[in-house]
Amino acid sequence: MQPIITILGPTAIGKSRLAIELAKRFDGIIISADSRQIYKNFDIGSGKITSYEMQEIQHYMLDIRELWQDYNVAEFQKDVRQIIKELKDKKTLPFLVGGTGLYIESILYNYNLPTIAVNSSLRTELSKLNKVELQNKLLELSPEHNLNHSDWNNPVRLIRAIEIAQAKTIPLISNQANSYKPLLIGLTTSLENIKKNITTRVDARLEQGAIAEVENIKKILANKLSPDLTFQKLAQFGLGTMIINQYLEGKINYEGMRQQYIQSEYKYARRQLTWFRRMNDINWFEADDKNLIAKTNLLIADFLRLKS
RNA sequence: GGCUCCAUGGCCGAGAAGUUAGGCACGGGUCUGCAAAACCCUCUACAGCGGUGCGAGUCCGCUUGGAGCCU
Repeated sequence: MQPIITILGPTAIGKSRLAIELAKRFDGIIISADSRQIYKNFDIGSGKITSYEMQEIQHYMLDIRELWQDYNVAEFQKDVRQIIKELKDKKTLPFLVGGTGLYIESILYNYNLPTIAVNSSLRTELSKLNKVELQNKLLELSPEHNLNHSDWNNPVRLIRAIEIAQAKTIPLISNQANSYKPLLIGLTTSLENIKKNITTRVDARLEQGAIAEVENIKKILANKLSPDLTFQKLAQFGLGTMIINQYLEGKINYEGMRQQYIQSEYKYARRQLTWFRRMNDINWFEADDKNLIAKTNLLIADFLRLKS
């Protein structure tokens, strides 16, 4: 079975740095599991590492889409499976590194995603309906839907459920069971440290030109999309982008923008932790541990020996 | 020294006698094709003391703290 090392954790905790060090030691390559870093021209804001920082380690799943294009889990799953498949004979060790829990699980837990693809015209139509209308429509099409209380109130999930129900065909499952043997390494630290790291990182981003980057993103999007879609797309790149945009439009001052940016990143980190908490096969490490590299190195060595 | 106004939970903010406003933040959670998204749950406060009411953030008095005006 193909071993695959996963490094996950909340934002700004040092996943990339650790991944590079370990990849160097194990003849590895890095597959990014980050839903934003797939976009070109969104570098500073998404925390993408520079080619200098990559230190010759091959990276995949970065810059694979233009800003105006869409992407989703199903595509991610397909793309990553393909990458790993092609590696197999090369004897290299893949490191799946990132903070997008859904994307990571889709690979490691072998998600069986329905074959029903996104129907954008249907989505546009459904997005005009309010929550109750969506709920009624779903009940009509699929009386015994399995949405939980939280999702039942979530327009995004309701629309997807309707999309599946609407397809009428029996949702075939694309079950190409992969045969990966995963090892999960999780990086964590106290909430205070996370907050501190995020503050440092946000300040660094602002210094490196995060604001100019958002201006550029707006320009690129506006060139390709309608004003409406441009705004929608901009929102998709995360709160940080929206907050900087508000600053650019003069709606908030610099310090207010900075504070909100930090706060939104922190909230994101909390949500990531909530997600990872339920994955119970993670080997957790303290991010500040001086022996982090040695310890994880040992864990991987044992894991690989065990595997063969 | 005199007069006037204000004082609500971490923050913003409604409420002028009779359920718990609400928003944001914090904390917890959901998650199988937008996931840095979207959604769910949770936090019961009225500056202090006394009084009048069956009943007081809501009326009266005093105290404390803040804002303004006057000599």
